Amino acid sequence: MNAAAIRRCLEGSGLRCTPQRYAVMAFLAECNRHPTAAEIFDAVNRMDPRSSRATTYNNLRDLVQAGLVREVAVEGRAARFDAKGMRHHHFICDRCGNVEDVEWYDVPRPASGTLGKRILRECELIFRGLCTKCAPRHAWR
Amino acid sequence: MNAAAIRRCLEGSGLRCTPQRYAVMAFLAECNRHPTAAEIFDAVNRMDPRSSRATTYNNLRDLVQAGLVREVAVEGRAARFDAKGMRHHHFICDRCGNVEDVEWYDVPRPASGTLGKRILRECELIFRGLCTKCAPRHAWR
DNA sequence: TTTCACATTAGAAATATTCTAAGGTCCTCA
DNA sequence: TGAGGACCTTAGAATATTTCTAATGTGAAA
Repeated sequence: MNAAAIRRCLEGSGLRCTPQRYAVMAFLAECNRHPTAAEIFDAVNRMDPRSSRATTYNNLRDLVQAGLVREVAVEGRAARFDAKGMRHHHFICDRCGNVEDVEWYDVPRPASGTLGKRILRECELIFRGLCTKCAPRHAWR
Repeated sequence: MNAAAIRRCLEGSGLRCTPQRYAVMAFLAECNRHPTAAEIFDAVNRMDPRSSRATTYNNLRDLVQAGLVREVAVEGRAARFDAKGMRHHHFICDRCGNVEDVEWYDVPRPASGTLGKRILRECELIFRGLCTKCAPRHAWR
């Protein structure tokens, strides 16, 4: 996602394209891990040491609300974030806790009646097991 | 899950069945919401006002590690917990954030190659949308 | 140039979770 | 029966994460 696209995203959502917001979006766009707010702040702060932790938190909240960034549903102490690029599922390692992207595929919708009167918007998969670093070699098949 | 079953679970996992652990397990077994650690502590503390917040946190961590309790993968500030009863999926409301159980059904495994060399243990679904309280009435179909 | 709405800042405050040292509990063993 | 030891709890301190607040900054529009 290049600079112009980031700007269009932000302004299309009614948010100003400030240097601080741009830095958060740019970092998330090229980060294929799922960083915590502290990691995002550290990265943004290295680029501009005057930037404030509160601004990074404020911007993350605004970007999530605007639908430009998504908070990843993982366990653990700190929230983790993901750029809203291509849709994908997640794989969470039982041992090291690492969260990895898995390419999207549509999941069959549940039988009618299962969700009752709820309105379904999205159906995300969370895979759990051992990642390639933690899986014993001989177990692969 | 009755008292004897709770005791068997705990001792089968190498953990003593202390009154504090029993209280956490009993609360989660009959709680069909997904309480935070603070909510669990409040409930346990109402039953025994001497019980300590650190004990509840310690016990939750131990119970999760022993596989008797699961931390629910949700966004937001505080961790939420679930008794490891029948397997189920979760529905998270976009508007109110409520987390509800959805009956389990097996999800088709991803195409071979999608997960590479990872070892899959479980595949959980997270549904998102509007819960029955937040969905407009006319939208139901 | 002024105004105004939105944004940032720095540090305080609140919330959530973990740490620590001391003491408690309960079972085993002599 | 009492000692010992492993595990557990406690209370408050400490740390980590997130939000709040009042003051200031920014930039586009008038």
